[in-house]
Amino acid sequence: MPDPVVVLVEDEPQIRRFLRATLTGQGYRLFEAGTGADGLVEISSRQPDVVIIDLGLPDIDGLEVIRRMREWSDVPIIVLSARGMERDKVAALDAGADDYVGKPFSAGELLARIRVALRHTARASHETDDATFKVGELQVDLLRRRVVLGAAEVRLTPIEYKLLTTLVRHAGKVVTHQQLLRDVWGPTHTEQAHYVRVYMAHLRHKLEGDPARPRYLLTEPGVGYRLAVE
Amino acid sequence: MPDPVVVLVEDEPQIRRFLRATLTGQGYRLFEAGTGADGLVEISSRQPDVVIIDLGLPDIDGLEVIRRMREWSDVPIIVLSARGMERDKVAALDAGADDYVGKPFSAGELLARIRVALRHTARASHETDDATFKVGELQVDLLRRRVVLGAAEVRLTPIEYKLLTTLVRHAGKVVTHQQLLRDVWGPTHTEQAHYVRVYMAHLRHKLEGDPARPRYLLTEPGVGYRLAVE
DNA sequence: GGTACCCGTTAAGACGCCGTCAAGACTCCG
DNA sequence: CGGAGTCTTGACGGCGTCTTAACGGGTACC
Repeated sequence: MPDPVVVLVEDEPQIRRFLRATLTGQGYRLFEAGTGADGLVEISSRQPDVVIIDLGLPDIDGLEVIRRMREWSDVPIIVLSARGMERDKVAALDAGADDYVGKPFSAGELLARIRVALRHTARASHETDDATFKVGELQVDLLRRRVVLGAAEVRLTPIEYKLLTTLVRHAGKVVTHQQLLRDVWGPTHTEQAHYVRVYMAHLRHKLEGDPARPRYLLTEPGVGYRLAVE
Repeated sequence: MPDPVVVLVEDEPQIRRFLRATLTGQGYRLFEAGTGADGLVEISSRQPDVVIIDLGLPDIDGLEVIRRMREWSDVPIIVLSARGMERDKVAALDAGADDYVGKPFSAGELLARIRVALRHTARASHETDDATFKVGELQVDLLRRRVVLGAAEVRLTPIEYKLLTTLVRHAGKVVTHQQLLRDVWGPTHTEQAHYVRVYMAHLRHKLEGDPARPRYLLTEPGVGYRLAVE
């Protein structure tokens, strides 16, 4: 995952310096705007993962910026404000903000609330994308727990499936016998290396056209196995 | 849209009275628990739209309740706490909470933050939720609580219906025995895998033309069950 | 060329899971 | 208070899966 992008809309130079140091130090890519108008431009062009906005801007009122933003974007908005009155908070949250942090604020809390916002978008995008692995005729759908070879679905037993997904999660790289035994059978069975051989035979029988000349499930002699990536 | 359901986990009677008045006055359906253990039971059985939880509970630590909840639910969690230290906030938010309101709190702000949480779930469910599920001859209308097979309506008992809707909500994906037991019978019955088998037989008897060769309610040996999507 | 090791294959028995039936306990309603 | 419907719990047979063992082939090293 690339570094999350944050747009900060804030006019006070002190706070901008402080947040610039804090956020870039945490690995965020930061873009800044000093006015509401600039903020809207930045947000629409940068497509950030989170927006942090001060309510007291020199040009447009912060609430108005939020409302306009909500006409075309669902990006999480965290409001940063010196106005601590209840009606300010309610107004901001009802205008479309997702969170409200009063000034003075602590860096740790703000960072935690940013993580919450990122979690939300991660979850939202997680549901739509399908987490399927493909190579040649073979497809492994981790979300639906389905394995398809060509056009036909392949039925796998729990251990066969676990073994295959362990390889999928490290596709292209070698996975050692010990690692496979630990992930599939648990940490108490790390000596029975022949388990892996037996089930690798089962898997090849179900997935490989010619089990003697495997195309997907490759042996790395003396080390373990590897799932081909192309 | 029916009234949103809120579960409140709080041991102080004063605050419970106050929130009961506030929330029911706003049209929320409120269910309360005084301990963390009761809270987990309430949440899994009521399937609320929002959870409000106090960190200082008499039995389990509030953070632990949040962590356990996050193993099987994505419901928005708003923490209500007298502890106002930064590290408390960060710990709660990183444990899986979505918001943190310090005591003493204002009713207006809490209500606004509840609205934010509801907005999130509304947006998330907007994409997937069709309210009626169809596959082959089978139709499940979640809003009207009706199940139709071909032309005839099928009468289901509460547990049968709950079991079916749990599968419907994950249609196409495998639902594990544990997940079914937790959603239908509550988190205290996650060992009796037997229940699921008995009721799956009942459901098949009512929904499948040939219960021995199920078309909709498919078994995933060793894992759980899956509702066919096509 | 022998030997030891690693790998692949096959088969058989043990075991656990699944589906089914049925009896008793419970709840809700008349 | 009685009855119908529903839920819980137990027992059992069948079948698929897992475990385990034995054997044969390949390969590297002595």
